[in-house]
Amino acid sequence: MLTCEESRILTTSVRQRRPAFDRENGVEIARRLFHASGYDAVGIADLTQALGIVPPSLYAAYGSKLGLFERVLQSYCANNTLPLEKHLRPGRPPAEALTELMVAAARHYTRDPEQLGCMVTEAMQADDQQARALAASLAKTGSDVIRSYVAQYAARKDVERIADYVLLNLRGLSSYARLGYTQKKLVDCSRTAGRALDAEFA
Amino acid sequence: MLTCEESRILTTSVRQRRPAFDRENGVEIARRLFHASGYDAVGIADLTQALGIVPPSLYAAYGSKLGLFERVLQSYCANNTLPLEKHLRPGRPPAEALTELMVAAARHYTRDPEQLGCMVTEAMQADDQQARALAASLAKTGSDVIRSYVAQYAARKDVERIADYVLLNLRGLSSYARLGYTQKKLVDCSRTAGRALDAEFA
DNA sequence: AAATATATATATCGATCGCTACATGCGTCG
DNA sequence: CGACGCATGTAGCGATCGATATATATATTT
Repeated sequence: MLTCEESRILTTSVRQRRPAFDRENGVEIARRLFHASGYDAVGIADLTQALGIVPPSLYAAYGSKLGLFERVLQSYCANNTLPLEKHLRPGRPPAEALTELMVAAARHYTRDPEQLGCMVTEAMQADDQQARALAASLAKTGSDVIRSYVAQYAARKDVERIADYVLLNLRGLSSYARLGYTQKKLVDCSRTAGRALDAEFA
Repeated sequence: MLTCEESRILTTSVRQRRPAFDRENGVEIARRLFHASGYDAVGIADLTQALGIVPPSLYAAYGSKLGLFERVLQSYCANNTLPLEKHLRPGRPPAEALTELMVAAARHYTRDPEQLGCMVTEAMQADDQQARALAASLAKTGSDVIRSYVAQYAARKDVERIADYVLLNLRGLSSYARLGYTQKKLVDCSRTAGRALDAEFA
């Protein structure tokens, strides 16, 4: 049984005056735009047109272009990043696991011709300084997972170098995916990159 | 002995009314700006301010922002690219030569904190479509040199894959240089990348 | 010296950037 | 009902984008 006060708070906080527009779906649509063209190249006009709203609605919902982009990045990380833990699960040869990770990245980055590469990785090279910072912060999470995985198998002095090598190749895969390289070429590159890991962990 | 007409053509084509401003030096200054910030992020105002001129002078001298950028890229390729032929000279183990090339790239890309990475490679990711096309055209020259070098040592079916792998790592080196990675880290990455080539050419 | 040609400087152009003040429509509440 | 609150639509903000029309200054040619 709710008190009168509790009931009032509940209804007012849950209630939606008007459906407005679907903000979650808006983030999804914006994600496609940002992924396809990058942060700088997508303007407010592009976003509002795609969302079927006018600028004030966008700013009321997300605060700013950067605010929307932050939500987009979070949504992307929650749903679209590589399942790092899946590929890097313990108990298998690390060179094999890391190679499989790079191959999976090659496939993932070329899955959809309009969503090429890794949005986080690419956003780290945006012209806008704040967008770069957002992306870098999110990218660090992934880098740390890879680094600490490598640390379980490699000598302390080699950890940083090997992790950097894998990350650099992932960066290259994302770039080349955006340049239009075929999935086959990128998978081949990933396998070739893996041969260095075979040598490292031999 | 020149005819009157020949003499006239000669003098009119050679003559310089006023020194105007030093266009070659202007290209040099613009090169630094474009290399530091990328094509999209450098505006006409930045350029004219750095050159100490006003917009009409810039347009009279170079035609357009893109025209100036084209001159900049050509100057860059003529003076600042890696000496591919030097590192890829014949008669040495190809894995060694290609590794040395990547190490040299790592050094070159981090030589000057304000000129990080490879300007051509980075320009291929510009938002402006025409700037991308210019850069891609120039980049192809370099790619072809590496590909045909690899073709001298690898089996036909492996050439494309190995060349792509090297190019992808060069792309990663340029990106990571721009992200602020230290020279040491990038050199380490290059050496690590070379281990895959050791295996390939073994 | 007069005429011509060139390069400069002044002062914008129209378009687009991210963003917002303001009025209106709509729904909820006293 | 009438007052209030919120999200919308209209219209436009100041700033910057790449690029220019126009006029002036300078230097060469006749």
